[in-house]
Amino acid sequence: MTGQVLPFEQPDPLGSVRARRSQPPGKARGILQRGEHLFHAGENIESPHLIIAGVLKSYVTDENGEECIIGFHMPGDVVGFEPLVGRKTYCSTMALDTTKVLPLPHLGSPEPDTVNRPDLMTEMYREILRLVHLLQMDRGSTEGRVARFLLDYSELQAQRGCSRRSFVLPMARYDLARYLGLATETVSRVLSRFRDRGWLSVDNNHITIHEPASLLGTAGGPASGVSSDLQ
Amino acid sequence: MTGQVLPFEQPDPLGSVRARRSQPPGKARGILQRGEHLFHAGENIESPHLIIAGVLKSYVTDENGEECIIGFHMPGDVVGFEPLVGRKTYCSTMALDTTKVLPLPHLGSPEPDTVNRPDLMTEMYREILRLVHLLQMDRGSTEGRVARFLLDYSELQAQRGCSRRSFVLPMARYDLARYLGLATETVSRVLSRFRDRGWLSVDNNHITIHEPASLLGTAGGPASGVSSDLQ
DNA sequence: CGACAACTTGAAAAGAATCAATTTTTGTGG
DNA sequence: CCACAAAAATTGATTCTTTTCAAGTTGTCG
Repeated sequence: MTGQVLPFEQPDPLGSVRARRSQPPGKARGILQRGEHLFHAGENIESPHLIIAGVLKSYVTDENGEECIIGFHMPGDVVGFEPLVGRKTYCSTMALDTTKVLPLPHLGSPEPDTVNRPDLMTEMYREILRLVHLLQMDRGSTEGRVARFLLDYSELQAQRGCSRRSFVLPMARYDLARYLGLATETVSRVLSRFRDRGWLSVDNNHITIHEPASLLGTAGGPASGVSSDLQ
Repeated sequence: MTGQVLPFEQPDPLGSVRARRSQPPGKARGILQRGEHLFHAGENIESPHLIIAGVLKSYVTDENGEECIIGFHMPGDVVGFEPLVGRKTYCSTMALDTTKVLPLPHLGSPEPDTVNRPDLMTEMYREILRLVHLLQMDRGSTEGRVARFLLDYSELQAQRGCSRRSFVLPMARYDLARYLGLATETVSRVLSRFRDRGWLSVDNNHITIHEPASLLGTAGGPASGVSSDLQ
């Protein structure tokens, strides 16, 4: 368990960044390149991971081989709760960009490193809220889903001190579609429609919002109690 | 067990719920009648509750006043994790039938009453699995969703020692529709279609499955890793 | 028995997926 | 740095599914 066998699942109980290892693969240092997996579904993972930088997506694969994306994860999020309950992961988690993660100690540590240890139960609860929010989004209209997603993302950016109006989406249209339960063509069309109405500009993955109020109306009002609890 | 603590209406530390004082005596004993709420969204609840008997639904209400049902809860399930993380409930929970619940102690009890205290972290994780399963179901075809629901319910019945082939659905078509993200008419139609193909019989809420294999095919194969983890 | 609610069924309309073709972007090697 | 190939994104036309609207029918409970 605590043996140092596997590269990237290394528990690293103290959370000490063993970054100084000059091993070529960044995986051992908690660095993932775009397209690399942090977890594969069904895997036995060593510990939950806190995301330090970058973005990841979590997904399960349906019977047609299509991804059902259940979440995008940003810095501050925790992924991989399974060690807390003695389970294998139910989903795969892949970096959408160069990403840095930190394995979290999770078994009764005598000296809690409070700074780097978010309350894991609270994190699990946030995961529930996230899923409920997604579920609710899934029930709305197509335009509503896209609008809601953009507004949520915009809000996240703002919370990170970035612009609420102008940002770059880290995921491809395919990912967005798989997250929102739509066809990629539909996502593309809705974005074009929003653009044609003057609500936003689209330059590949760079979005600039011009009329948040219109998006808000389409999304069905301000973020619900569920989503506002997200942060 | 730990009978000292109180039924969730008793406390009312903020005086918010004082209104319904001399209400049904059953509620104070953890008994809910059909249509009664265990929680209301936004409420500060005292403790998680273990369901002893009956069925409940949890839902959030969207901007159109429609329910988005996020779960049906059966005996053995735990609802109301918010006290563990110091939050208010994000959803409402209503009994679909006469239901008995047991408030669970959740703050560091020195002498854990192990028998009646399921591991709450595990319960929260199960909630996550449930939601992911629902999300995945939401992405499938209409017939697939209904078929999957029936098979899941059938399996639950079997686990409780009841017939896997013949059972009574405790929820109305409306609830089913709100759970599956469909119009009630569509649920009705799909059931009729299944009946016409000879896959099952429908007598109001009494379902008898004749061809589980056909339903399985429509549902897109056996329950995924996610759902099979549910129990 | 009667009134109301729940459920079923039908026809029409709306919406998104699919199929198909371009266009744009990205990545690679010369 | 450019050219080319491959991948991603956009757009259009069509088809298919589900919702919506509108009756009916059945069931429940006083």
